[in-house]
Amino acid sequence: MISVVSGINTIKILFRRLLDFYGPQGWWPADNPFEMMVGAILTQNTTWRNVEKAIKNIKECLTPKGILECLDLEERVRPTGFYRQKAERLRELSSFLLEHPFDELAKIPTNQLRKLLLSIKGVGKETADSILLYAFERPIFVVDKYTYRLFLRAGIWEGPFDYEGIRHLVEKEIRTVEELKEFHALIVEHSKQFCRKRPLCENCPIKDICQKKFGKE
DNA sequence: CACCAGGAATGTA
DNA sequence: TACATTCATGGT
Repeated sequence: MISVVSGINTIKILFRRLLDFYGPQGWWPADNPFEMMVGAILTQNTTWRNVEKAIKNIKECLTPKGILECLDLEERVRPTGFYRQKAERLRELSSFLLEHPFDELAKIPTNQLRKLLLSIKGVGKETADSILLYAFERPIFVVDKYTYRLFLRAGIWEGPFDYEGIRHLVEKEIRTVEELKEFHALIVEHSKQFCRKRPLCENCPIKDICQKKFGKE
């Protein structure tokens, strides 16, 4: 089932170390909640710089109605890859929001809202939790493969990937929305800079933590 | 040339 | 439940 290694609060130490080194990241980069959700779909398995191109291409029609009325949506989101799927997913998201306006969704309890978001085709756990955290400001931690890899290296987690297990482990330690926002963003930024190709690098701000444990990845 | 990016749905055993 | 495959552009 689950296998947790650390009894001590390595998570808080890790968070503080990353925050001190990189500074606040100010995620999510979006002008409004809908743009944030669109970005969450478009960034699936794609770099953010490609998402920025697509966002620019659809900037004039960034409303649920605008997306549904856009005739060449596929071409506009093409830079993000998987463009046929993503165009369809943006339409799924848009029709969902027409049926469930944002202000109504904002009144729904977090657990129930999470299930609603997961019912949208194209919205999986990570995307749903990103939306919950950054668009609805709910205290949810976004787990990704970077998190898993980092936690393995830091000895915080051991064993197979377990999304909910890792999520609850973090949410037990870090409870405020602002901190959860920063933590996920910091993990992504750190992973992009240091952990992408080789396991350990010089000048890695958490080199000492990662060297403690270095098992299977 | 190979490999990966701020995943999710679907199929297979 | 646990993997494998598909989707696809763009950068290194």
